[in-house]
Amino acid sequence: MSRPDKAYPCHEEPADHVVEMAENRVLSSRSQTIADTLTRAIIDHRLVPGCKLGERELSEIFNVSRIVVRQALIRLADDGLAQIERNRGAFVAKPSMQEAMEIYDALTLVEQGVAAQLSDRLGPAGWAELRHHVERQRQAVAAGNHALADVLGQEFHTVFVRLSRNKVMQEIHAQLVRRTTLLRSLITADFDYCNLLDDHSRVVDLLEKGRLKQAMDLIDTHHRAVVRGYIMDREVFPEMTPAEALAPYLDGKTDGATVPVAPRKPANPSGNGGSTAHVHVHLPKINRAPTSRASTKKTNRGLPS
Amino acid sequence: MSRPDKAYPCHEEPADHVVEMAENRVLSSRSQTIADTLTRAIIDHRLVPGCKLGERELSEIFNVSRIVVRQALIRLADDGLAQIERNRGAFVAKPSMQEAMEIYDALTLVEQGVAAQLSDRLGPAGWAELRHHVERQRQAVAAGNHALADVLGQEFHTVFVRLSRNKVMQEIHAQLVRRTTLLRSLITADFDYCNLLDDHSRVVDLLEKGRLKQAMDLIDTHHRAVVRGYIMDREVFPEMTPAEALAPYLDGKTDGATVPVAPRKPANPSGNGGSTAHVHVHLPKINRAPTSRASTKKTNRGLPS
DNA sequence: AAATGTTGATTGGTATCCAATCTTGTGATT
DNA sequence: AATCACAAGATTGGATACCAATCAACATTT
Repeated sequence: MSRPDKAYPCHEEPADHVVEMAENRVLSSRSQTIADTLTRAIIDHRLVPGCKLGERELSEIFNVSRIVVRQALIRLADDGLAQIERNRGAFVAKPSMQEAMEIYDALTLVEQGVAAQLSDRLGPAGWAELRHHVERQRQAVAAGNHALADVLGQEFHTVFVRLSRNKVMQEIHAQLVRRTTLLRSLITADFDYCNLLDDHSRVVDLLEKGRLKQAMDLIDTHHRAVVRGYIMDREVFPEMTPAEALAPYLDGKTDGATVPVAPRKPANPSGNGGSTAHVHVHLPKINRAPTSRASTKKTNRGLPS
Repeated sequence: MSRPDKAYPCHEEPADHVVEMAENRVLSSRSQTIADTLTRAIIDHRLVPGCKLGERELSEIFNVSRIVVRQALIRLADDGLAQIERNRGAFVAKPSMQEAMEIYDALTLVEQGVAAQLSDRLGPAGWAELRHHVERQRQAVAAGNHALADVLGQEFHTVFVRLSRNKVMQEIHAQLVRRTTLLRSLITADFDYCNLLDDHSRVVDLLEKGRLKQAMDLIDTHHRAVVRGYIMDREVFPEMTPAEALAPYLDGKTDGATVPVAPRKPANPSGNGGSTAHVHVHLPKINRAPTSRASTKKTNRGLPS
């Protein structure tokens, strides 16, 4: 064992697989796929906070074994999107107001840091990309396309961070964004998009002029404005079973890598209209299918009022 | 069953378990414990990058089933400490130089953001705590206690982030610190501690005076100085089997005498010239003497955990 | 009616088995 | 002899069945 050449099974390759790992923290297949699908469903607000994610139920939905589901749930919990209680099961996370503020503070913090780095390092092409993005959102707002404006408003922050050219940071930021998206299931978003859009534009202006401190203050107030529009005391009621909520993502083959951002189902056989590309939870009331075998029993978990 | 209040299982509890979750995102027991142990072993450099983490082998070491080990490995991979290749297995991550720089950049970014927030919000007690910590490290350096100085130098960053009072951010930062610790298995740390200590002190000074931009620049150059001292082309050879590496962390039995971290003789093989001199692992000060119980019970205070 | 067992359901975990894939070693071919 | 191809072994990913612990709801008793 003291031989340096064959001391112990040591996997070594120069830089090939390292690169591909840097691109994506990929690993297995199914548990990751299922975790991605559940993440998608959560940030699409089809699975609302507090909703129980039973292992058996999910394993039947996805047609996999319970163990694969559990591995996926572990991922979700590590991402802060689910919460696992010992011997009780997994639930979609229901962050407290305190945690919501921490998430937004972390987001503020990250974007302030990105701003600081960009103010030093970003080249003209980067500034142009930011301005272009702001312009696109402005046009969407002008056209009255609220949905698109909303998506672009989110995307601005992602583009902003991507310009740091740091995949590690992008992953951290993406995780925070997912958690903020989860928060929207619990809050009433009621703020002025034009104000936020102006903020984006002004941040770019300030940064390009080197007025870093002011830009960072604006980022802070920007996020504070978002949080201020939030009210956490809203009660959310799951209106669908997980099976129904996840149905749009299971087109035939579970092999499909990742469902696109807008789960548009052109040929959805079952009625279930109105599920396309919804960002907010205004799902139609669904008459409970009497076919669900255990729906009568497992459904009733205390939800007062 | 059409009652809206009992629509579907919705887990709800006011705020109790939320708090405990924020404090501790732990879930099961064994897979988390094993993931923690592996993490500990990796950041202690007992498991070096590239080392294979076979499921069967680990399951025998920990006396658990393979599935539990796999769940732990998934956690490690999500944390960036391991790398899973399909049908090939898990290995301790071997970050590329590119990724190393990204990790340090992310760390810089986070700490710059923290600095920005602290410069606005931190009270006198917070500044005092920072100064006290710097002073402790200064005394350690003066006393020639390099090991303690190193630990304190690490800890400064953790304390710094903790003052933001944001658990989400703390967790992100802790993860980044773990990954930087992993990097030390691949690099030769060869920098001047006094300089870094001065940096800490000056950052506190600048921040308290409101000179945010300068403080952030200093944070940047601070981390760049650390990275500059790094050389990634070193080859690391596992000198222990995972069983040997993990033995000190297993319950009860601690044959402390037989497992020092760097048992490899500095008998630098004269062959090999100097090109890719795979000098033996000159572990910096972290190599504390494996006093029996101290190493058994995870000394979570020593390094950010 | 309140307190207290009892039972069912769900999770955490183990063992065993199987399929797919990767590695390795041997053998045939040029 | 060197190289290529193929087969055997090993390892991972996953499925299934099973057991123990725990929690929740129900039923019983005082």
